[in-house]
Amino acid sequence: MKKISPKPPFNWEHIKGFCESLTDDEDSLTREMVACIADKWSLWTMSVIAEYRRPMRFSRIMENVAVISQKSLTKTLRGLERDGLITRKVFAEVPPRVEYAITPLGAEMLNNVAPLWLWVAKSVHRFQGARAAFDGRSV
Amino acid sequence: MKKISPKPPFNWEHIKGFCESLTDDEDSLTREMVACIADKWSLWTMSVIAEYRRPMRFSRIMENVAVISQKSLTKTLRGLERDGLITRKVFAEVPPRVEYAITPLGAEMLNNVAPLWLWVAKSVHRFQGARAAFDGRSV
DNA sequence: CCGTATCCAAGCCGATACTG
DNA sequence: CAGTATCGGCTTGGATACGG
Repeated sequence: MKKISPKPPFNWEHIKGFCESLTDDEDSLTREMVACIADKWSLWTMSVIAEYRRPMRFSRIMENVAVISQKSLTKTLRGLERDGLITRKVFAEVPPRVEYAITPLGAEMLNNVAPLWLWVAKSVHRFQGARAAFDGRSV
Repeated sequence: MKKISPKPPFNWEHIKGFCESLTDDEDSLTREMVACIADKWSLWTMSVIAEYRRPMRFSRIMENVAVISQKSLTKTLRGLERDGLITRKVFAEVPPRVEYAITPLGAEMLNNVAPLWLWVAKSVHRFQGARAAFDGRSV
């Protein structure tokens, strides 16, 4: 696969061309993985695990992902494990112990999301302004 | 073995620091805008309008965003307009005409999403592999 | 042509209770 | 400790009908 310039200009035509070379299945999975990024809990959970820098137990993750419910955390973790973004290791002990860790693929994903997130965060005032203008119009 | 980006401009710690300088409102809006990226229709609709390169009518957008329903398209367009990503211009004609166009902010957003999307698309086989391995384990 | 209004089915998510 | 099972409220999105 050809290398692309690491800086702009990334343009939409380029990516579109590449995506059209994917099969329907591949394209579908691509969308699904992008959707995962905006999932309510997935990215947050991943970053918590990644920052911990060592295997992290279920209960400790739960403490750090604010108000997530046990059910949602379980579901989120299973999804991340399935997609190879984290690992899950069960220890046959009493009481049970389960440890989660970020994978290289997961870390790579975080690194690829970071610039976008940063851009959005830095643009937040423009979005606020747009909303204020929009809401103001209908008064 | 694929090489991992040698942590150029961005790392997760950096973004985290920046985000913590945001107010709760700003942080909340940031998350909302990131979520918009993974919305089922938003990004697709934006790219269709952006590629058209000139004002685009409602019905033409609908033709190009595959099987979207009228209701969902209306809702998506309103959201994008509210956030300043597209413009909406109504012409007082019979029959009515409404034209949509991408804004500079919207174009910027597409350019910032492109690298991430491309990375996901190029990594799609690794995700497929992870899923195959995961599903295979439970057989 | 470009919507809005209404109904309905599916799915998410939290709360709670229970298990190995 | 780390889940699973179940229920119920809430949101989402398609289908349809209708309005300006």
